Amino acid sequence: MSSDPNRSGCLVETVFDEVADFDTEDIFECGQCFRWRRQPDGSYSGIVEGSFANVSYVPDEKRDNIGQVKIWSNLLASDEDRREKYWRNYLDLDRDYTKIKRILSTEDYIMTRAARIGGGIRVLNQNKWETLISFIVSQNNNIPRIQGCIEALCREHGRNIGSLKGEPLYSFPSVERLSVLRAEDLGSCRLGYRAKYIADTARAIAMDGGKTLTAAEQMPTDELEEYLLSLPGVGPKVANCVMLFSMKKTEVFPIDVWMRRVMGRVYGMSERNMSGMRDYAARNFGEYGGIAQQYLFNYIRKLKTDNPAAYERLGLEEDRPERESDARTI
DNA sequence: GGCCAGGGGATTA
DNA sequence: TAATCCCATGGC
Repeated sequence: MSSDPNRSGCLVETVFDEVADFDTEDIFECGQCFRWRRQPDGSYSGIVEGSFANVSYVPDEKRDNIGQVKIWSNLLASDEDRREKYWRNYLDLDRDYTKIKRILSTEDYIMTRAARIGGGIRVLNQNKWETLISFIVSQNNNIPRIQGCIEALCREHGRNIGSLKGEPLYSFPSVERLSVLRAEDLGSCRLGYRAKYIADTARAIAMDGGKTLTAAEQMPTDELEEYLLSLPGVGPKVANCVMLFSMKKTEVFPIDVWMRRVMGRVYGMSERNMSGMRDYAARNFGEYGGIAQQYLFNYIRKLKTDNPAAYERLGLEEDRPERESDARTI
């Protein structure tokens, strides 16, 4: 046990050794979560299940792509077994990403590059309710503003769970709380037309008693998707993100503006041909469609900011290696 | 299936 | 100052 006055409450350390394919920036900045913030030391702090947490990664100096994951949190502070199990699942540590990257990169030079650039991405297993509401907020919206809306939701309707460096911390609001609100009550969160979706979806989840969310992992993907699509403000994109980022449905392939650009430029598809993109993903990425999507999403966004010229060349003849196998040395 | 409003704010022209 | 863009959906 250790107590740090700069952090919230009594924090406990959880350590995982020998972790490969792990990078905090790749994980927390790839758009799958909205409440983690980079700290000056490169670690990330956030609120998980109503508890403060800080995650850092210490690379092994002698070995490539191996390191130690360290978590400081007061979540499940008194139960080491459950705590370790929780974080192992949350950070998806039991999945072999080295193997997945190898499978995905075969005969696909863009995926090879993407998996190299975002090699430390792990698909988190987040709280289902929070992920559902967060991705309704995300629709037709940009990441900084999504984060602002979610923080406002937590500030106005979550629980105060202490403070960090003088800043109060808040849990994500419960189903019970949001389900009794009307769209007008969410005005201060600047959700725009999404406020009504959130109030109505919260009511629908409360009516269901959260039963479907609880059973989600055990449900067939099709059946689960059908339920999610029945919720107000949830279309195919939001449903797929919720299934991927909180329900272990790694085969789903969320298609957004950026994915359409990738599929258009690299795989030569019409940017309107959504079903064609889904078919392509199912055929070529199979059970890892969602992980492939994360590599591609991360890659194209990074490329556009870091190397606009390369972004413009993407998919053109001059951009392609002469043989697919050459891609592996890029 | 195509079209377009829904909010709001940041960025670009 | 105006136009455009943003991890879309719902309704027509």
